Amino acid sequence: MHRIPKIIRSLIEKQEIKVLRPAQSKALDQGLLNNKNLIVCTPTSSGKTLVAELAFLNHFLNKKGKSVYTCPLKALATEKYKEFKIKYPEIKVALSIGDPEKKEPFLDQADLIICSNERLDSLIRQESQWINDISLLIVDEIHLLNDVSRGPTLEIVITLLKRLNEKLQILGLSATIGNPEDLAEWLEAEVILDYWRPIELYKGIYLDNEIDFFDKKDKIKLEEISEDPVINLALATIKEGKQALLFVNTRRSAEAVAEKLSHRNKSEENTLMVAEKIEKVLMNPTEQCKKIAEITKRGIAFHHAGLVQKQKELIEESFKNKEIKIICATPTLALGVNLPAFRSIIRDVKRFGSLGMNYLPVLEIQQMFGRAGRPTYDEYGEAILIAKSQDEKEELHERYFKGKPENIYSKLAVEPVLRTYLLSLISINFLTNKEKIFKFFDETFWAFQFEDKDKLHYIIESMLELLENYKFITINGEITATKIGKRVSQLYIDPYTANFIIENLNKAQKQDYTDFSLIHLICSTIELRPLLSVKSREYEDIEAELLQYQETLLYNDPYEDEYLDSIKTSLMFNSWLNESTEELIMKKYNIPPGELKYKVDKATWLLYSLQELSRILEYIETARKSKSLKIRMKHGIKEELLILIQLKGIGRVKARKLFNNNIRTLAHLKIINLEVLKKLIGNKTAISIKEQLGIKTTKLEDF
DNA sequence: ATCTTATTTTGCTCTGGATACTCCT
DNA sequence: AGAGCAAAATAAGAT
Repeated sequence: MHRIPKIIRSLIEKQEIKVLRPAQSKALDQGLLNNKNLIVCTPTSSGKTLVAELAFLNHFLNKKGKSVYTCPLKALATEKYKEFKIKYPEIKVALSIGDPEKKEPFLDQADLIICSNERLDSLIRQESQWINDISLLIVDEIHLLNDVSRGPTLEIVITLLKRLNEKLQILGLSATIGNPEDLAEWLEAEVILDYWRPIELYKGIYLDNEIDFFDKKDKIKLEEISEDPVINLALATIKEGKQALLFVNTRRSAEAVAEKLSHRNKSEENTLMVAEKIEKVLMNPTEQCKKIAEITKRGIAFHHAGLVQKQKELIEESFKNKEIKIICATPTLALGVNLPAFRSIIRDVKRFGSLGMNYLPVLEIQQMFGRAGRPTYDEYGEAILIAKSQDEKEELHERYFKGKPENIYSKLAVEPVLRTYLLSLISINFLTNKEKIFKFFDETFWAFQFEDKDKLHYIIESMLELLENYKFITINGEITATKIGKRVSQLYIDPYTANFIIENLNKAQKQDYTDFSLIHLICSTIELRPLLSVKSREYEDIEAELLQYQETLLYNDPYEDEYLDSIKTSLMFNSWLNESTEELIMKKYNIPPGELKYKVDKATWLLYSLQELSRILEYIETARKSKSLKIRMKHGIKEELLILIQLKGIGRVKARKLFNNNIRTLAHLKIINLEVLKKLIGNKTAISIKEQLGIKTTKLEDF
């Protein structure tokens, strides 16, 4: 403790930190407070956060400049934001994630900015002035560099900020990976490796009603209540009065196991409240909502991306309160917010990918292991794999207990990302000629790892050519972005998609098209994938429906593999736009609530892009249509409700109710009797609406 | 022997997650 | 590849 400067110590005093954890101590040794770049590779909850805190406190107190804390998940960013804001009221903390409601406009005045990686990238693209004031960059989960779809963003952001600011200190926080030295060398950083955990973790393998901990701990014999090992393990855990997270590899499995388990769990649970809340998250509870609620009542839950955010939060909270005993989850829970359990049970170690079933990387399994052990509650945690045979047991032991985590490799050379970032860097006038471009990319992790710069330069050349063909940039000695190129970059869509959209918008000026044509257009972009898949027995229905639209489609390629899928997805959106109930859509198109929200979100964004691109191309009518569609998509309404939807507190349901009661204009709303309005849409909303329209209301309760 | 119900077999389907925008008519 | 589901086939039980 004494090694921390007094001025910083005074700020962290409240946390009652007595001793420094190994990683923290090592970080100080390696110059954490002396502007040294560091890569901290340690298990979860080993004190990485405090290392970050010390770093930004140091920058804050010594007025070095702004600190940025970037991480891969909005939920994570929000969690950290709340945490730091409470812990350090003297610091101006700001949260910037791509959520319009949570927008923090005063980033230039903040001392510490917490954001998602992509948001940081976007902020750079918006050419925010304060970017140059950043003196500390903390990158949480920096091993994400390895990710095909999201790694390159991070790589560019790091490379760029490093270039923009000579004195920038970089602190990378990582799970244990195979090649931290690589990463460190690239960033001119020191590696801090440590395996200390605040709580002991025993790793075992379950086979034939017995958990083997390989001499680290006595074997545990379980009585056979069920022939299904997972059920057996879970029930045993509940019997001991403990909790477990149970990882499987598909949503369907998560739900199936949870349901099976709920029938076997005899214990009484006080989860009625949560169950009800979970069920009522949506205005019209769906089958899935009812199912999860029913299961929750019996102290079990499932957790995957098909649930809406609110439901996930409720489940997590209830698990923390020890009401829910077992959560059956897809790998969502391995990453993300802090949710430890006594046991972490991993049923599936393989996952379906492009090459069939593949073993999960050691890195991911370790993340799941890391969820076991609740620091203040348990004395130790247990991570358990399930084997079906002696052979498999040995295989698992070899692979996941003895095996080292994989190396991480740059995925930058994937073309779609390369063209996106090339355009982005040109747009902000950071790279203005080929030499500069080459020089910049020579400093990336990709160039560092592969050293084959010629290959990289070759790919870049061809990408530049492509962007020039698209008319997003002009090359004549100097390379600059065109007006439309610049907007494409800010809209955050792939230049390929942008070009595809533009080509079809051009077409639209010469032929008839409908709203459905525009919907189908966005369903044909890569951004909206994966599409809904057409099942064999739906085949005929979809084809029949297609007939009615085919003539007016802008983009029509019946021979493409996913053609019918794109039609089905368009039909789903169409049904949403025509105010089908969520329940009906979910049933008809076999899509869970969380997924629907996610898809609608993406479609809204693409429609906005459509609107913007039409505007720049001066296709006034198309721009107008896109805008109207965008708003309709956001709320799931027909055109006639566009006026009513402007009001806060009015969604698709209430707007429809008003409309059907012949209240269709704001003027009408203004003069209508308050009591009548209250009956229609509820007390609070009615008052709020009157106020929004500038009419004072007097609440009876006030007297 | 015939019908009803329970259990097993067979065939077919489907497969994780999640970030980026929205200020100007 | 393999879990999950539903339809089909078979077995068991009732009258």
